Amino acid sequence: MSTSNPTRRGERAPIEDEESSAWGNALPGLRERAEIKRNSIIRRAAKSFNRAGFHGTSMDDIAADLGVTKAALYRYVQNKHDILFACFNIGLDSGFAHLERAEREGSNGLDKVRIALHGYLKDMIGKLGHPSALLEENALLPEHARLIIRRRDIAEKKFRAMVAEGIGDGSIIECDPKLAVFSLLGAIQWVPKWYRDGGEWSAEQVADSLIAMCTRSIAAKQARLAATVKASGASRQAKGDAKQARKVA
Amino acid sequence: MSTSNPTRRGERAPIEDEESSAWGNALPGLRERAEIKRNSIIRRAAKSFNRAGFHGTSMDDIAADLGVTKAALYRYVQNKHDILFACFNIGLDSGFAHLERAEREGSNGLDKVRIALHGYLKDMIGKLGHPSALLEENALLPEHARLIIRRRDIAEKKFRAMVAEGIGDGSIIECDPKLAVFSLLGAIQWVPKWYRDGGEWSAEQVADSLIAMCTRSIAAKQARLAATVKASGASRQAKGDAKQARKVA
DNA sequence: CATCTTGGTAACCGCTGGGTAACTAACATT
DNA sequence: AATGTTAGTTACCCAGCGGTTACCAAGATG
Repeated sequence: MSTSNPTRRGERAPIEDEESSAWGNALPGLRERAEIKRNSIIRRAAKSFNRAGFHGTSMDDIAADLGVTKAALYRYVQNKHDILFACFNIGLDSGFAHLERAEREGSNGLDKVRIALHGYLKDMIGKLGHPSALLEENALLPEHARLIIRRRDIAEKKFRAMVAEGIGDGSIIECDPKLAVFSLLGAIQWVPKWYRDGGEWSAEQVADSLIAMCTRSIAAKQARLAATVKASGASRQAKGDAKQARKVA
Repeated sequence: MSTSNPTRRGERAPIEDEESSAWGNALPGLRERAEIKRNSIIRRAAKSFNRAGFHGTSMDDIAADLGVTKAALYRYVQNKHDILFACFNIGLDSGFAHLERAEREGSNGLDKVRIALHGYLKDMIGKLGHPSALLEENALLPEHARLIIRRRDIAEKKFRAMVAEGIGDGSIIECDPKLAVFSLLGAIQWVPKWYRDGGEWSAEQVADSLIAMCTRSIAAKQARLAATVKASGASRQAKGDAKQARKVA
């Protein structure tokens, strides 16, 4: 597929990571090279999972996507469920990282929520190439599911605590934190369904605008939306607080 | 499954619709009885599709769910894709119905958006038993996909027009309608993932609270949220407009 | 050059799942 | 009672998929 000539028996077609296509240059160590390939498998698989679903994506599909045969994948992943498990963990890792950063950097409840959401979303559609697929938890093996669900519950609880904190400090409106978190995460998790890589908006733009809109749904004091995307009417002066404007791309 | 004794050859185990379990009473006509069974198949299938995904749900699963064998299903549906196609169309029908109602009844852009979203969501988690599954459009047959995508695009366009109208009449904040619609629909489509039928909240409560929160993300003038769900702190008097309070369960 | 390791390929296996064909019990009609 | 229709069942076919095994080419190493 990736090479033009037809594949003769035994001919090698190395797994290429499109982003680090020149993986031969740096010549990293043995262990690391394997890790890179494993990651590129997972990332590609995640993309397919998001489109066609876990069960709708075959190992052959993933392999063909990488210009390689199915059997080659099994040098880097144990099995199909291993891939899915990894997807979930990557997503959760990102989530936790940004939750903790938000905890440190946020000035109040709302600000923390905003930071966490923004960081997570940017990871998903940006550098990680939306490997979220935090949908389809039912496809997980029971043993994996237990671990994932536990981590996810912890994350959601932290998230809810931030909302509660915001309600306490007056930055977030009176509401049910649980429902609020569901609502916010819904808008986020939906993004991979409509976001296209080379499309109309950059990852940064989408993250900024969407998060602004989302947080607005629970903010106590309302700012006008920063005009990051298609600033049509543009520019009556904002009379709300100016905090929103900090991260315009 | 549904009957206690083991199935002997030829023994009949009629497809029972749990809601209209006494379908034998009313004795509707031939055509209608078949239609009822077809619908109950589709609704059950939709539930499974939402949990396990289209490819993760087998015809055997659906049949077993109804206490019947796989082959029996094929009297009422052409094939598996027929079921999925029906799911999408039911969801879209609901969407269009509420969009049109909103167009008639809404007093301004924001109000129309609110009415449409609320009606749609209530259908999804209420009487229709979330047959949405408007995720997984990739599982559709190409021929079906064309039709569905076209309808969905029309619906989205109508929706966007409402948002634009709201921006024009001052009820909705300056924003990109396309992005706004994506954000709103995300929160809605996500609901089947966490909503449980016998759970903490009623369908009505969820619909009310969630829609209130969602519309708040784009509303120009902010109301406090009506205290439909877990009104913890409850009741400082609302100083915003009171329109929000009309539909408290 | 002989050999080991690495990273692939082709071919195959067993099972699952969509869909069909042959058959049969219950009911309706005459 | 004889017959046709309806609504199921059992048994089967076959393609596709997850996963494995035997094999092979290229580079590193001695």
